[in-house]
Amino acid sequence: MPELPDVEYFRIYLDATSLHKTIDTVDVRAPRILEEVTEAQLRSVLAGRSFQSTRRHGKYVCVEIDAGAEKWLVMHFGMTGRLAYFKDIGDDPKHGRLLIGFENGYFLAFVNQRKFGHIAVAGSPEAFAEAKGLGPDALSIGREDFVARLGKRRGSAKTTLMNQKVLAGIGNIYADEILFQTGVHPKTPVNALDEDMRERLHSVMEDVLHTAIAVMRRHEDFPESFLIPQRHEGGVCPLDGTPLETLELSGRKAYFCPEHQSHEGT
DNA sequence: AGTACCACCTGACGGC
DNA sequence: TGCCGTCAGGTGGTAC
Repeated sequence: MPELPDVEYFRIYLDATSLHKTIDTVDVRAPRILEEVTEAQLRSVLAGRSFQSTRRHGKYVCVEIDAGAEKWLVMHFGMTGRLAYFKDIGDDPKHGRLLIGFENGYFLAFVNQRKFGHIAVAGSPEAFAEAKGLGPDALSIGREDFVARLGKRRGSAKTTLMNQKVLAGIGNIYADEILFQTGVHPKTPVNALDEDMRERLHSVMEDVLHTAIAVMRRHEDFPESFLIPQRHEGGVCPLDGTPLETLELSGRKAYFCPEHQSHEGT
């Protein structure tokens, strides 16, 4: 699930549930999700502290632990995941991999069925993004920077949009949506797109991400003009009902409209 | 630089 | 009902 809009929703959810509450307990149920931090270290970083604020960079949620302490909890959800805030420990969600207990008796769970997610501790969101080599966040990057970062890349439009080192936050679903709305075929090499088309990609990307955040990732709530509700076997182009086609790019499935997404991207 | 392929995990779903 | 292959919105490493 989690691409930028989903992760933004998790961030807002954490803000609404878990700020400014003293942390009592830290229960790591799947140690393999911890990245370069031990369970004991995580516990000592969190116990007795409280979450102060949140940030998001691409698909990562960063949570500030105490003000000005230069300690941030960083979460990535992999392909499956969410946060769950609940009161009774008997109601703990299935696949809760990290449970943080607060003094008010409530818990925040990092839910991650496939364990592809990660939990890390960093000095700051910027330091973490730098260490990971992440590009700028897809919702923060300006038009000129976006156009410049696409540069003269020869890779396909889709894999480039999904490359977290180019820009952070776009995954398989939203890459398909952005390319559909700009009329660009997923395999079009980036260096075949003229400047106008790159600028359009940027503005469509912003619109798509903002819309997705607004509908809180419920596919059925997307506008009918979007590809996403049709992104399944038998789906058709929302413009004129042309059956969608699929292709594989590095093992990821791309859905696209053969009528409205030309190779040239013009 | 770009792409393909595998690995990491778990569960849902369709076919037989 | 049960088994099996396939697929799922991510990322990192390797090999070419």
